[in-house]
Amino acid sequence: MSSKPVTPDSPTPSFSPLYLQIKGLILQSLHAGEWKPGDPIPSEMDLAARFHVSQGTVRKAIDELAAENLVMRRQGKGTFVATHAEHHVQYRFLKLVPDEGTPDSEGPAQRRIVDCRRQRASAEVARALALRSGDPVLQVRRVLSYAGVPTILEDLWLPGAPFKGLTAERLTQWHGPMYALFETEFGVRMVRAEEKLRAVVPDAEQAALLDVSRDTPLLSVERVAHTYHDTPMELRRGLYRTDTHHYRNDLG
Amino acid sequence: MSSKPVTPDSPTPSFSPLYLQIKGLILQSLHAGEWKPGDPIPSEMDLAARFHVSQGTVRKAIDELAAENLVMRRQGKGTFVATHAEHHVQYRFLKLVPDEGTPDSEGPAQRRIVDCRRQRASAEVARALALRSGDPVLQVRRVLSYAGVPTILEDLWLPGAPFKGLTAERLTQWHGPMYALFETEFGVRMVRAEEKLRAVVPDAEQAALLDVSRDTPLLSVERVAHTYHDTPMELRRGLYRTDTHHYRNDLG
DNA sequence: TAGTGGTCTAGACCACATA
DNA sequence: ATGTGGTCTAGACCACTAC
Repeated sequence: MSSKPVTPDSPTPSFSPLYLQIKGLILQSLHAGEWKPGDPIPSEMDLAARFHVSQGTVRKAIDELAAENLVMRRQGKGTFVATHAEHHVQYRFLKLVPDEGTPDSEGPAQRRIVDCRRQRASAEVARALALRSGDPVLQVRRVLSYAGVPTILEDLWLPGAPFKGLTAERLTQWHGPMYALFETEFGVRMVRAEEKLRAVVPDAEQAALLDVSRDTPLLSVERVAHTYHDTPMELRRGLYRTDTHHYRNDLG
Repeated sequence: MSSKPVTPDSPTPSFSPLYLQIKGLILQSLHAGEWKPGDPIPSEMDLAARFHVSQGTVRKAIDELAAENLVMRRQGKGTFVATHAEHHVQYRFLKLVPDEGTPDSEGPAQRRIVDCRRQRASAEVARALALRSGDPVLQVRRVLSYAGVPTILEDLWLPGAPFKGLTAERLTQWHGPMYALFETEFGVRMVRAEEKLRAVVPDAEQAALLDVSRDTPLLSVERVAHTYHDTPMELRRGLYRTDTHHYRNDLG
């Protein structure tokens, strides 16, 4: 190599291996939208030349990104920006599966938008989305049904700015994972999420929407979904009926 | 290298890269108990010599084992067989955390063995544990409390043979994760588990043990834990109170 | 045929732990 | 000082895909 790698052997305050620095640079390009979801990123050789490191170092950086589901490798073809629209990984974040039969990878058979309105963030919503109280947010309520049976009631809060232009119509017309809509229409890619689960009983309105009695125990799933750099971009509260379905979790 | 690697370039029916074959061999040694939980496995150089491959190939095999939490690397010291007794990863499989305060890594403050008996496997238990109906199993029921509040009611079923000699006394006297007891006393290391979560209401006995009313919604967690080679070794049904705690899950 | 990612090797050097 | 795992490189060859 004629030129030095990204960081010369200068005394860095906090040491970071080369491949992690490369990973960070690739992450930046992903975040900046240099390559769109579904697109191929440059080949390992190209990236190696661009960053003035060896192909093996780029490989290790991409290995980690692939392990975190940020990119997807396909032998002989290239490395691609991961997307929620991929048939392979559709509904990655939905862990409710039917007790019997196939895992139902097609997703909910029927969706109904109950409500969709712009409003100001409550203190609680603001905290979850790293906004200030009163900032504009979009609230959505919808019901998902399997085989005609209402099974999931979801309330969503989205920050207003990135999702400007999202309406009930857009949501109704869209078929496929909502996170795929966010990617293609708003450039927001959800990368990671954390959920808090509780057993609860519904209030009157919730019970009516799910067609259950008020003493039916339901699974409450509160999710905060993040885009790149751990920026929270969605708060979602789900109420799941678990009489015919269950929440499946694998512990490694 | 003077001698050939594990498998010569013969036409294998199903192709498997060298490092995966090495991984399989290391797995076999782990399963056979050649190295006990907490012990160091041979160095990468030693394993490379033993299997007649390069150190880099061994490294890739160990990388995968480390990613699956089967071994743990410690720079400068060596690679160690993972264990549930490690302070660092204690209670890996327990995802119930308090709503407020620290994640409480110390585990439940108080445990009480309610019942512990040998009996014959029902059809359902037999199916989960890959036994035959009527095979001997050990059933345990216990209550875990935080700050004096009964929070978790657990029913466990264990295959009789591997756990011969396990009694209520042994369980009561043991302090620390139950899975650590299984490792040190019975040589059974739990490697992976899958859980099915539902919202339920307790029966009279369950309600009494958890000190809640019969209409309190509870989180039901049915877990099947596996040892090496995906052999199921435990069926566990937990009932979690979620008024002060919640089940935390991270989606990658 | 050419280009991609996947495997395997060999050697150098770094960071960390222990004696 | 020695041995461990961690990083980085360079080059060879294999497997898959597309043209």
